[in-house]
Amino acid sequence: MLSVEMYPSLALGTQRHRDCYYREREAPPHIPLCPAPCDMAARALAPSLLTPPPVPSQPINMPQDDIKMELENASLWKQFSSVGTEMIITKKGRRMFPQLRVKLSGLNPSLRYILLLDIVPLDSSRYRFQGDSWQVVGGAEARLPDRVFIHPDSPASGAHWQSRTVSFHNTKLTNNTLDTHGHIILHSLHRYQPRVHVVEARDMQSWAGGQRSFLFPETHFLTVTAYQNHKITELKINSNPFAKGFRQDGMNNKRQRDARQKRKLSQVSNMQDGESAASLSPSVSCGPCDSTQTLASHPPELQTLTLPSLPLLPSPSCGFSSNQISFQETPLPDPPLQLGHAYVSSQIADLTVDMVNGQQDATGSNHQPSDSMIDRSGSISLPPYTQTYPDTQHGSMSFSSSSLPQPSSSYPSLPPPEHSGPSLPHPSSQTTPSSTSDYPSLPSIDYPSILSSSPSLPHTSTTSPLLHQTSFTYPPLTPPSSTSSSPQPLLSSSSYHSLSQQELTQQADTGPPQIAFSFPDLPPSHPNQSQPLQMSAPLPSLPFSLSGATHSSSYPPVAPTEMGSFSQFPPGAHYLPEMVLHHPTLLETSLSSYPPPSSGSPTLYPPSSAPPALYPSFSSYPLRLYQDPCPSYSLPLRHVYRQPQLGHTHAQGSYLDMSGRAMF
DNA sequence: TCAGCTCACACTTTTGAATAGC
DNA sequence: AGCTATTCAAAAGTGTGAGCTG
Repeated sequence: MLSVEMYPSLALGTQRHRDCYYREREAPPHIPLCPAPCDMAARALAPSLLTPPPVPSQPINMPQDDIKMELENASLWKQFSSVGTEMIITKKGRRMFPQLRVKLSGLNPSLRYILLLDIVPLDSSRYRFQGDSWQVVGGAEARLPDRVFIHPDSPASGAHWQSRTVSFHNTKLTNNTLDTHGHIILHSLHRYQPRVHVVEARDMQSWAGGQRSFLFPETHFLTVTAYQNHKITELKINSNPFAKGFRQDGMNNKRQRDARQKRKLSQVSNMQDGESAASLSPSVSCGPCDSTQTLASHPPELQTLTLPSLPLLPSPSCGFSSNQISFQETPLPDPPLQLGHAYVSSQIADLTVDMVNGQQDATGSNHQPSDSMIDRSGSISLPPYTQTYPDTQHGSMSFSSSSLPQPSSSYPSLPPPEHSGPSLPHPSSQTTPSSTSDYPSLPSIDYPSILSSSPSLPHTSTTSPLLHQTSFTYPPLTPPSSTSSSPQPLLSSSSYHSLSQQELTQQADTGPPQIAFSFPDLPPSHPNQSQPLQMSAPLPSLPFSLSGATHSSSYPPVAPTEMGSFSQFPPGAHYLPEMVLHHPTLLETSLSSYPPPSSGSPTLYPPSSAPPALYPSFSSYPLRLYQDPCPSYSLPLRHVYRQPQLGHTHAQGSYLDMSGRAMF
């Protein structure tokens, strides 16, 4: 059985800049604008729990630098993004549409990788559709437990991933905080950004490879329980085959529905009048004729509403059809994959993340559950949740096309929190001014990331030349090479802007621009950055990480390392504790090897001096996933419930769920 | 009163088992 | 007997709109 330890900080979003998602090696001065939950948690923790995880003695192999990911249906996403993508979330779970389908390249065909999808908040605001635009109406609700969708093919060889389109179409979104199906839990009327993570399983014996994380700004969306923008509805109806019935020529369009309703009413009326159904007027009862009639009678302008320019949806068999040979069907030996406490069945369908009740993590930190009863089935008993997120938000910020917030010029000059509102990624506006109109309702987002100038920068976008993918590459285990010999700055929005455009210029002759951001594993600790990060840079975060197996006897022993960890939050935390990244090696690397910022550059963490922590360290739980080749190990519920400590306040407790479902 | 949510509904596609044909 | 193609029903995925809730 393979083992991979995973750092579940995939979903570090806006709040995570508030949360202390870094365990600091030191206790640098830190002046948070407001006491972060993790701050309080950290203060309440025993010092022993704050010890940074040990650095593995073995060197961490570098991931490939040339891993590229392309959003296959980028044009469709862009269409939706230009209007303001809305995703329906339901209690039972709703699929995403457009689907998140990517193509990978640059992987080592012989190595194994796992792919994960998580969805992180874009900001800490709640929205309402007023007029024709989305407006901020308050602060975000408490962060929900993060769940990560592990692609069911995982782990698969690089050749496998590259040979097909990788689709996360089976990912379901729900607003049911008690969901037991492993769907990704989101808040309604909040903005989110999906991210895809590629984790390298270097070989059968070591999972100490790196990982890359990618996000495509055009894939952000607003969660709704019912569509607010009719334009989105039209796009969905005309793009989604399942909604074909609602198209102008469909049997379920409004005209047909009205006709049916009229017939029904007529039938009821006739029945009440003692008339037989056979006496119904033919003009009322001929359904199919209505359709034909409707089509023929449609004025041209109505028929054009079907958006003929929409790209054809690829056939379901494209890349991820069930008839394709799954990686699991290949006679590859089963490497022990240990990804925290999730059980990944060999049947690719069941991933169960389990959490050992407060068991020791690799570092020996013992986290005992304090006040919850958790079993594998997901039943828990936790103290009631009380939301305490302050409604500090900006009452009427709109990111409609007419009121796009302008990106701040630099971190020091970033607006105060009340201006932190919508900050959507705006690739086109930041890369090609001519395409700005494609995102009329999307404010730009500030990526406080390091612009990677390493050779690994993605630079191709074969599917959508107008799409400027922004790839966040997390694990720069070595300092990213700088073409300008200057350190990689933590970009402010303006930096993002200018550099993007610069890259555009530089790449104008070489191909479609594609901006890659490398996420240094640096804590957002710069005091001057803390607020801007909170306000305008919600996305960057640290990915989970992997390390060598620690429990399988068939593999060389690896120094115990604390891997994934759960932050602990005190009662009243603004956000629930989430997956927190603690990758000692990356942390070490980032702290020690990252180039210092050049003067005048946007703030960057100096490498030599321990970066001032934005948040104090905090305790965490380890998370492990196990791959079990025995199908019987597959469990219907695949959750990890984080043990609440220090009186965690969520009704469910704070938990992490990582699940996988069969998609092929 | 109203915004937001839930649910039933009709329609569609997808999936898989059953059947027929070679 | 074995394989392939076709058919059919069930399951699942859609948006809609009425009704419910806080």
